[in-house]
Amino acid sequence: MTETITRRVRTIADLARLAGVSAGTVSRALADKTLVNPETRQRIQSLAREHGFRPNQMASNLRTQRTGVISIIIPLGHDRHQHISDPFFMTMLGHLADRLTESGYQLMLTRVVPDDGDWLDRIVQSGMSDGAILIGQSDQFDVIEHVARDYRPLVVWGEHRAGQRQCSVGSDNFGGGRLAAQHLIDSGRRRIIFMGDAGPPEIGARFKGAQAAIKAAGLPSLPALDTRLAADVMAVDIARHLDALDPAVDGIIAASDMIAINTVRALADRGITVPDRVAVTGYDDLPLAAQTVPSLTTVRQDLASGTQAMVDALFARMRGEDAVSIVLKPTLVVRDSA
Amino acid sequence: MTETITRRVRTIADLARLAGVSAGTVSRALADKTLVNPETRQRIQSLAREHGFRPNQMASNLRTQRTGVISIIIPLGHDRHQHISDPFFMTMLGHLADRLTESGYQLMLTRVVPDDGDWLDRIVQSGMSDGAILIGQSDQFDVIEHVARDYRPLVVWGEHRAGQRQCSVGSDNFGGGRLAAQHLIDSGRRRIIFMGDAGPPEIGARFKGAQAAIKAAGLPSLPALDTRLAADVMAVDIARHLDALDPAVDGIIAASDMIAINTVRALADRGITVPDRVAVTGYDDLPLAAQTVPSLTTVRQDLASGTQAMVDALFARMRGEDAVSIVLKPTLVVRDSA
DNA sequence: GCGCTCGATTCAATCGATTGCAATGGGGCG
DNA sequence: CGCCCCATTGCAATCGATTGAATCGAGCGC
Repeated sequence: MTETITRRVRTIADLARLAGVSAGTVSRALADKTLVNPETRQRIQSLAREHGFRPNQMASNLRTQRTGVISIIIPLGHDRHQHISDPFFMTMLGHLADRLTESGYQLMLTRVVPDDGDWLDRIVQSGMSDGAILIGQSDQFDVIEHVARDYRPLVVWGEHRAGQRQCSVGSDNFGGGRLAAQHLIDSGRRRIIFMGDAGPPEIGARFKGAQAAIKAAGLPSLPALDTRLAADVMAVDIARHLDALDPAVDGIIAASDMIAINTVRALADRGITVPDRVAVTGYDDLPLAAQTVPSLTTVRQDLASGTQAMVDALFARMRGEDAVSIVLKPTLVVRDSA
Repeated sequence: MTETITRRVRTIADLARLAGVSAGTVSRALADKTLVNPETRQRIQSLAREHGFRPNQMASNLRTQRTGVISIIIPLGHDRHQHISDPFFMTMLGHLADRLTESGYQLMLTRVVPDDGDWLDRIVQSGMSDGAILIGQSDQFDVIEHVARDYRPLVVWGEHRAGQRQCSVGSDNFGGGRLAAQHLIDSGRRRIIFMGDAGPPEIGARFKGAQAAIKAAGLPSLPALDTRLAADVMAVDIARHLDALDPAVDGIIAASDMIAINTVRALADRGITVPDRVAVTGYDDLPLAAQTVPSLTTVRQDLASGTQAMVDALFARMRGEDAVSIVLKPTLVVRDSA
């Protein structure tokens, strides 16, 4: 009885033995280097295919000091209950995944609850990826700044601060907040509130922008009502706020589309019609925003071009070039809710 | 001028030199092995902290044959325009990310357009991950089955077929489809259609389940109207179907919540009220389903326990134990849309 | 016929951490 | 005082692919 089932071809050395050449030749053949004779190359390649051989990535990575992997990091600083399934993250992640896989990169997803000043170092220096993209600064601006100093292919989605060292891509949140407020003012709303936690830099800037417009219009000052971000508790927070709401309120600026959707839903539960009694604006313009009833009037951040910009910047930095931060211009998308 | 900035401590050997011990000792000290003297251990650990040293993951992986990474694979077979940002994927991914990171694993996200019978092999055998989870079978059941034969820590979300070798977790789609149909029938609907592409196994089973209930009730047979899955084109497909719709239709079974949401929206655009004129049911019970207006009556797949089951099964298989496939029982969640 | 060139292949070092086994040395015990 | 044991530490092989340098051999020109 012949041993027809050769012990699995696991390493390049196995394949080399089988082909009667050295490991080096096999390596070069599989990499399709012109250095090896075309016939040998073909022979080795088909032999590899035949045995379903794949060179061990880890060994290759170690030797070449390159992984073909980009880390996507979601820092959950200000709200550790925030779920990774937050639609904003997910939309962003979807875009990034599309762009990066097109360029032959894989993505490693990392969700961190920053507890020490060390979390970013740990990821970035582990050597498991060729670069990193942070989705949101959370409350970790300084930590990010510190890591960005030692330079590394690192791009951040978030708010831009003058003089920062980190390469950030984001939209003009102050301007966006003002857009939303101005729209409500222009459509005759007089008692306006802000729904969302103004703590994190991005949301804070939106709040300040809205505040500026309100002040300029001479309206009563803008209260901000905190909500947590996890889907389940957010609804609870919003309900609580609405129950205690001044009945004169006729306009709500939500810090995000998800908050807006939850708010519209909660208003409907209380028999308050949108936009007739109360107008609601969102922020982000997630795909979802157009699909709700009533559809959402919202401030659009162009995530498609935003993610493209992030990826471009990252690749530039990986090549050793420099890339400047980008601030995208938000636009108002008027639909039914305001 | 003294060279205060020591050339960066990059390798274990660098640190060993600094500490005046051998590389082996450093390795053991960092791994907190009791084999090394407690004092030495402490000294080396603080030295490492001080210099921000992290052992190279890749080298460690190569040596230990273990990566601490799980691949999450999204096969885009039947609809290559489907975006990774599909809310269902994203919800599932969010749950998986939470569970896996809790257990100390990272996740590698891979989105494949299966073009040959080789795509899964390539991922699984690259050695970049310790295990893999497929989200959906797409039209690749046979390929998956073939890979699962050579055994490997592999778990699939999807439809269960009798006698399959792959370890799958999913819900009873046939039963779920029947639930939805029965609910419409019970509430007096008589002309019912199915909105969605019945091609992929999971959706196909939902369709067949609905069909069975309709037939048992003696109603006219159930037409299925195809829609593509990418958010933008889906809306177009649905609009087209609705424009050509038999006005007698009073019930729509959507193949997913996203299709349902789009359908409700499109109906609203046409002045058709839900659920008064037409009742619409969804499928999945995404977090979103409760937040739309009208809120969605839908068939709930318990993704929380589903993902938990997948992770448990995967870990069992990684330990070399066996794990059986699981079929979850779907439940009907009645809200406003039907 | 001899040396030389050039294409093809092999050799061996390397990436950086891990780990079985050997070596060292100090203390305890007879 | 000598020997043995055990706690530490060092040594060197190993994981598997890559790549610069060395080698081999055939063909070619003079």
